[in-house]
Amino acid sequence: MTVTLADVAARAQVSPATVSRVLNGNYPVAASTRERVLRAVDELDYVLNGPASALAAATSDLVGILVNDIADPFFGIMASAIQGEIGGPGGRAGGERLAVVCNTGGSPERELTYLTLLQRQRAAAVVLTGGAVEDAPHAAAVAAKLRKLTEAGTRVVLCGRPPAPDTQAVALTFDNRGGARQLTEHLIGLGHRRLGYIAGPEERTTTRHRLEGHRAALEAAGIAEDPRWTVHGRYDRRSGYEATLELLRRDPSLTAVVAANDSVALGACAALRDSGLRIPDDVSVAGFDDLPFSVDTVPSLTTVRLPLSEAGARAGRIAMGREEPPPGGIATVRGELMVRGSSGGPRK
Amino acid sequence: MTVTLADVAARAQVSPATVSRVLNGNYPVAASTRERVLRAVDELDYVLNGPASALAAATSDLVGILVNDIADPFFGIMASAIQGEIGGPGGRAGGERLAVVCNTGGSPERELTYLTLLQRQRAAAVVLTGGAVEDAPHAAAVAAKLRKLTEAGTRVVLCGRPPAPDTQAVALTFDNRGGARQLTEHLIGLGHRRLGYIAGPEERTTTRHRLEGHRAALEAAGIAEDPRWTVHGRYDRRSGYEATLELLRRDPSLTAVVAANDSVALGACAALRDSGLRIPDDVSVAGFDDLPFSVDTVPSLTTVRLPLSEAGARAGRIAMGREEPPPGGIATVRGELMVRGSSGGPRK
DNA sequence: AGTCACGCAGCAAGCGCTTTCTAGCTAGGC
DNA sequence: GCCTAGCTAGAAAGCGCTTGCTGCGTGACT
Repeated sequence: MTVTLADVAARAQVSPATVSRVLNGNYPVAASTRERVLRAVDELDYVLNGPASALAAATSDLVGILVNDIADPFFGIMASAIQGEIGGPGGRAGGERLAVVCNTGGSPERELTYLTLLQRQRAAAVVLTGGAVEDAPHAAAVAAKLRKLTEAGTRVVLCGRPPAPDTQAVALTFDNRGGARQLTEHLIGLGHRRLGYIAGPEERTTTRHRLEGHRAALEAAGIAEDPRWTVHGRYDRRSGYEATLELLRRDPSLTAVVAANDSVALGACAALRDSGLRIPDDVSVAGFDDLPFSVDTVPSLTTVRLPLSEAGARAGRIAMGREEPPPGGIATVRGELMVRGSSGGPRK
Repeated sequence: MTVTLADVAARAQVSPATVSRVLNGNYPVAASTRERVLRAVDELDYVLNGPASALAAATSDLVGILVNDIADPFFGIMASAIQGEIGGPGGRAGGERLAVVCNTGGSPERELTYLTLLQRQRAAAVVLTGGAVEDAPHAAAVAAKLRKLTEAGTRVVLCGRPPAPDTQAVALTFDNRGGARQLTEHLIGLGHRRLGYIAGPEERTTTRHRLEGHRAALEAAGIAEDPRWTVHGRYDRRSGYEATLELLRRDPSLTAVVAANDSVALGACAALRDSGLRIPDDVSVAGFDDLPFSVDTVPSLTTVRLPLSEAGARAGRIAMGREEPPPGGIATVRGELMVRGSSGGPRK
């Protein structure tokens, strides 16, 4: 009922082996024969059986992209860039690969399960994006998985994620610490001395690094840290809104609020406005990532631009073996401070 | 070198058949045996070979989700909801399926190629999201593909996409026309008579339906349409910015700008502000979709809320055979008008 | 007691493709 | 003219898993 290689072979009056070779194009086949085969394929509307071919060839054309939250443009943009380089369909003909993005929802278990699923499919490559969870056992489990994957020939690339020790995985890491530090230094330079910080979920590397950068800047400026000034939340707008109200409750004299990312900053702005405070006249706000909407807020958001697309594209090329991995398998990608309207000198 | 079913069988002192049955859990196996097998699996760290199993069983656990632009939250949100219901990992144990999202970038060819790739993988289900391209040959090609897929046992669901005639595909369609009409009626009710419209790409169904709704409202109010009032662009902020400048150039007396979606509306707001116009005092702005950031703009955006998550979740359940398809295979999902700060009465 | 039914495990035949090895054929080289 | 080299095509052996069917042993029924 479904058309198989053999059917095509019969129709083209050749052996299945020949059809396979025509389709894979890695073995000399006479032009006339090839054409006959191709015609038969066309006439029969033949579609290669992926599993069968993956089984026989011991490799598949699947490439997995793991993201924490597919509804967040931060990941969407990276995924899009990665997928663009994977070739997916539309890339150079022939090397058609199925680039698939898997949404872990930030859950360690799902991350592991997806990795297993990908391993099961004998994926050609896997790209993990975004911060990792710092839980030691989980990190070890992931590292073990990654080792297995590379052993099995799957290329593994981390994009915007810290390196995985004892692993063959290539890592393109964002300089979250440096970016955060620069950002806070900017605010301090403006004259701020009481800065609230809305951090992400406690257990994520991204959260910790950004927070560390922030604190490093404070310390360098000789500003003593006040535990009331830091609140943890999720990486979304809602969380930013609530955290800001909390911050304001704890210390109404804050003159600046630094958010873990742009979405959170958006929520912070809303909370400030709802509290009757003007931005930046009463309170300055800063975000992180420089997502597309950040330039459109009113006032536009001071933030740190992360080259999401570029990093994703590079990760994609490395995953496809089309670009050399950086020396040592690790590269740091820096962010760029974008000073915009949401930050200004503190009110007197 | 890699562990196979046979290895596990040997270790557990049973036949490969038994191991397979334990793993698939669809055949009676004595508890003691099962446990022995499970232990062996664990000790050997065995991972099922997906392709082999798909080949033998003639089905795979892959579910494809096609989106036009993964970097756009509109699709991200739907994809996330769909994936949540697919179970992906984290769902009920056992039924682990690899939900993968494929980014077509709005390109008809890529859409087709992805469909072929999924067909090749013998996907268990496919969900297509977002508007379709109206090009007749392409539509026919897609319909043919979908027919092939369903024939091969793949469940096909359209989410936020018009029904595909002559197809077994279940369709959850957004009432773009109705929503757009309501939105424009709201503006007209406010007193607006000269409304600019920034439409999406010409060839997309979504674009056409929203535009039709808009025009229907105009007509119903007896407002003659002026061709200068409509500009086509892409579904992104940048495009909205440019289109608005164009609109203003063509007719500076416009009192309202209706955008194809929220991202476009954001760009429109920026353009208006940069042109020295106040929102909504000078010009009202409206969007469509009600993406998360739309409530955070200043002023917040009047728009039409589409239940992206709900629709996606439902599509996911239907794709998994966990919910009955709507009668006739077609359901219309309505939007809800969200009146917010960006719309007001026209200036005198 | 004999029989039937049932529960559980194994055998073996593929699933549709890739690929190694072999074989036929043509075309030069001495 | 015979031999070797160079191409191209076919035969066949799996890849690792699923599943229909067979077979054995125990408990229940007559």
